[in-house]
Amino acid sequence: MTIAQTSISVYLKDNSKKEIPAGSNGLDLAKSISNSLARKCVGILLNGELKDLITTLKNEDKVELITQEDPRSYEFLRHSTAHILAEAVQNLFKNAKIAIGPVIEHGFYYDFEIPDHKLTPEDLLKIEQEMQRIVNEDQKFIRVNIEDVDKQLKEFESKGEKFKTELLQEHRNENPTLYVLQDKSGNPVWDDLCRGPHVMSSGQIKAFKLLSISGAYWRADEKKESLQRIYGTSWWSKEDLNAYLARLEEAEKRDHRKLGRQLDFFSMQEETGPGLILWHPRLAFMRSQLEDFWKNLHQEKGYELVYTPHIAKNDLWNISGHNDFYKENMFYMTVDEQDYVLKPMNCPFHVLIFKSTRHSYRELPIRMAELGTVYRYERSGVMHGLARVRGFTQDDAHIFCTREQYVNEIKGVIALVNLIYKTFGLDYTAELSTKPKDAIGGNEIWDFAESGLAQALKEYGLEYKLNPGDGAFYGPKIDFKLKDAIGRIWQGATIQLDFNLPERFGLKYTDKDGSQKQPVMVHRAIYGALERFAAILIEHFAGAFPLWLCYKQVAVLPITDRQIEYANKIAGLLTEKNIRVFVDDRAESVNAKIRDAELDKIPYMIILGDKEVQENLISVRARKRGDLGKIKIEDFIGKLVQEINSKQFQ
RNA sequence: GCCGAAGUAGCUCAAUGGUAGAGCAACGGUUUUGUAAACCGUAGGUUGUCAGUUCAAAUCUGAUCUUCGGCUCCA
Repeated sequence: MTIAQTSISVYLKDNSKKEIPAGSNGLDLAKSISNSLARKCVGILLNGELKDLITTLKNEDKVELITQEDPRSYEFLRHSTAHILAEAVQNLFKNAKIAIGPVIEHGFYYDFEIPDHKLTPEDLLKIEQEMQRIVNEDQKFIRVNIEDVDKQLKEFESKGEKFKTELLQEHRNENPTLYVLQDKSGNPVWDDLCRGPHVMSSGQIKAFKLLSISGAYWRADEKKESLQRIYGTSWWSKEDLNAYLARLEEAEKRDHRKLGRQLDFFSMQEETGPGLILWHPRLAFMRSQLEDFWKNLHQEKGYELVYTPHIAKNDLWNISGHNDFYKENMFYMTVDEQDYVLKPMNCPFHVLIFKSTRHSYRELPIRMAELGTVYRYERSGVMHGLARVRGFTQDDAHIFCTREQYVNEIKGVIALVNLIYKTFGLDYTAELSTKPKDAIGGNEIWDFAESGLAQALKEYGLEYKLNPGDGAFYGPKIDFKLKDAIGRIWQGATIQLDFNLPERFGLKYTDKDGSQKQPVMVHRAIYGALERFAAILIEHFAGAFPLWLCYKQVAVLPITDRQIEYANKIAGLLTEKNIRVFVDDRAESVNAKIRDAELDKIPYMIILGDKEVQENLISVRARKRGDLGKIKIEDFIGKLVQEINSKQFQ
């Protein structure tokens, strides 16, 4: 084409066509629609890729304008804030070398090598100030194509930027770009090898905060350089930032380790060793409720409960293959010159139970369930309260079934997962992980297994995310992610197919035609681990459990000593109905008793003064909700029993 | 395991080389109280552990254990 086009047309989000002058960029496009839109725009999605707002558009491009309301806009903001952080650090620490600075959920980080300085929290304040100075200077982000890679490599090398050198070397054939920050007079003040995208200038960064410092490795490889990482967060407004910081604070208040101490739920002590939990009575009671609920449900759903030992001879783990692929996670011991292993999983035992008799197709499916306590060696830095430990109890079950039964069994498990999570008011999402590179088993069996899982999800009507290549080497899986009351995501249930153990143990059943066939084996856990599930529930409910899980359900608070006798009588009536009640007959004011009961997260208080004794009534106060007025004890018991039986939660 | 920080009474925290303190909790007493903290008193510590430097160590050094923030991994 010899005649220059004077206008081009692009397709907008709704697929409508928009004509704009040739040479226009995203910002021009936004302005052509409305000025207020242009002000809110931070970038564009150009043919499916996030790009700078000032990227020049071409004829027939598909363009979606990204405004500050769009969650994808944070990509621009946070990535740009990370650059400002890196510039600030290099301004303050001349020997600092920059590594990478990606966007993460709710924020960003940047890794540095600073040979002559260890960053402290005080440094963060100084760095924030320097960042603010850069923001106030309103430096421009300029995208520059690296035309001469070798020249740029020399440039990085001369500055000692070895990480950037390595990265550029690696991406030299991918049209690498540099982002240069310019001051008001157009002088370059800082640059970083970066694919973008970025906001137009540092002045757009309105609200940020540096949160923490930690260690990291270059390329997450502990053999490589160890780096200092700075985490931060960044938002479009101070209000958003403050709301986020408030959420962090709320999460901190709910931290199960903190509540665990405050409410006397559990402890870990130096004498027991790391990652080993002592369950104190209050949490132990809650656990026993979870266990009873679980056992009853499973028996109802056709599972059979089994018990298996905590240790087994090495031979078992040779057959199962754990000694090959799980060795570094197992605890070993020698007894009578025999090697024993503390079990890291329950499955080999369940397989042995299956194998102990011959099975006909008529007996299948066999669903074997156990609250099995297992021990896994975790590296010393990874333990975290109840959520990551070395000894834990899985709500484990294994289903042995035929290929024909398989989809239906998976559906049954999904339904059970749903039922259990809904009982606690937990939302969840599902993810399907498929065949990894180092998988065992042929394509035929993987296809069968994967399509079966997908079919079960579909037939059950559950949306799921696909994680290609993320399955275990022995089979595909469905993972459930839990979302708690303040929106945090936890690893929840898992359903895994296993082609490995049936093969290794030579599992068989006799089919209709008399032939020997290998059963399909499914592993599944719904709570996951009781320890971690307890942690989730503590944080989900902020320590204030639903009534059926409460060790202390009711506190009876006589106002003076005159009501103690009546209080004991009332408590007796509750105890008769298996309600867990405690009389607070201390010589304290009723206000103090109420305060203590509230802090103790006891759901109901019964307050008894002379009036109640006279009228033969009780005054009820609910945790958080306050005074509920006077009622008859029988009526109150009825309400409690109903609330307990329905497993009601607020 | 690695990088970094921390460990003082049951809990939350103070004490920067010179006799280890407070609040809450506990215990004793007084008070008999109406919907989130009555008052007085008593007791509680080999400062995680072990070694070292020093006339003297909670404080400085080293080792070790544990915890916390990350890396990595997973239930």
